[in-house]
Amino acid sequence: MHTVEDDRLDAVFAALADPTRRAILARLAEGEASVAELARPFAMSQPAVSKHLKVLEGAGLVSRTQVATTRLSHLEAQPLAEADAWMRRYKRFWNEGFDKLDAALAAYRDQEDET
Amino acid sequence: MHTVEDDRLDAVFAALADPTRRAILARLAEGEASVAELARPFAMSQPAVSKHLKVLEGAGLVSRTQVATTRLSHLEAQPLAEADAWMRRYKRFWNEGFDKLDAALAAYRDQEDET
DNA sequence: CGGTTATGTAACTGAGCAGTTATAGAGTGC
DNA sequence: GCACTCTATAACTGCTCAGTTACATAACCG
Repeated sequence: MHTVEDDRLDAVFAALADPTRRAILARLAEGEASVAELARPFAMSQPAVSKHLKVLEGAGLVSRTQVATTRLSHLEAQPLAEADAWMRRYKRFWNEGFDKLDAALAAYRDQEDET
Repeated sequence: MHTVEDDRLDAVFAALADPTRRAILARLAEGEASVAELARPFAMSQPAVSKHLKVLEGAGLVSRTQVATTRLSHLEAQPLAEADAWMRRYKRFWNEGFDKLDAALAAYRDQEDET
C-alpha cells in the first residue's frame, strides 16, 4: 500500500527531520519573515536557506507572498495537524508506556524494600 | 543552538519519514513480531528490514528482546510523545489556520468587490 | 536607465540512505 | 558436533540531500 497521504507524511516528517528547518518554523511562529531575516541567525549561506524554504513549502508547511523585492514566508501548520493525526493512533501506547514505567518503578521499589 | 533534544527529534522524525518504517510501527502496534514476520508483507529483503529496525531502535521507537533464535521487536511510543510535545507548540496555529483562511477569503472577496 | 538589494537557480561536492546479494554468527534440536 | 533457522554484517550501487560558490532575475530607487 502506498497512498497519497503516505507521500504527504513522508514530506512532512522529512521536513521536520532537519533542525534548521524546525528552527525556521519556530521563527515563523513569531511572524512572517524574509529569506534574509531567516538566514541571519544561521551560520549558513542564503541559498541554503532558500532550499530549506523550498522543502518546507513542498511539505505545505510554509506559504510565501511577494512584497516588493522581498518574499515573505508564513507558517502553515495544517500539515502538522495531519502528522498529529497519524501519531494520535499511538497515544494510547505512550500513556501505557508511562503505566509500564510506573509498574517498573514500583517493582524496583518493592525489590529495594526486600533487600 | 543544537541541543540533545534536537538530536532526538532528528532521529524520530527521520525514522517516521519512511513509509516502510511507519508500516512497521503500525504492525508492532498489534503486538511484538520477529524480523521474518515483519519482512514478509513487504516486497523487500530481510537485511533491508533489519536496517529499518536498526533505525527505529536508534530513534528509541523499538526495543528488542531475544527469544531463542528469534529477536522480537516491541513498539516503544515514548519518543512519539516527545515529537508530539514539540508539535504541541504549533497547535494554536493549525486552529488559527482555518481562521486565517476565512480572513483571506474575505479579503479576496472585498478586492473582487472593488474591481 | 543604472545601481542596488533580495532572492532564486545551476553546477558541483561530500555524506548518508535505501536497497541489493553474499556471507558470517549465534542458538536450537537432534 | 552437525545441520538448520534466524538474524546481523559487509560490500556495493544508485539516489537524495545539505551545503557550497558563482551567476541570473527581478523589483525598487534615484
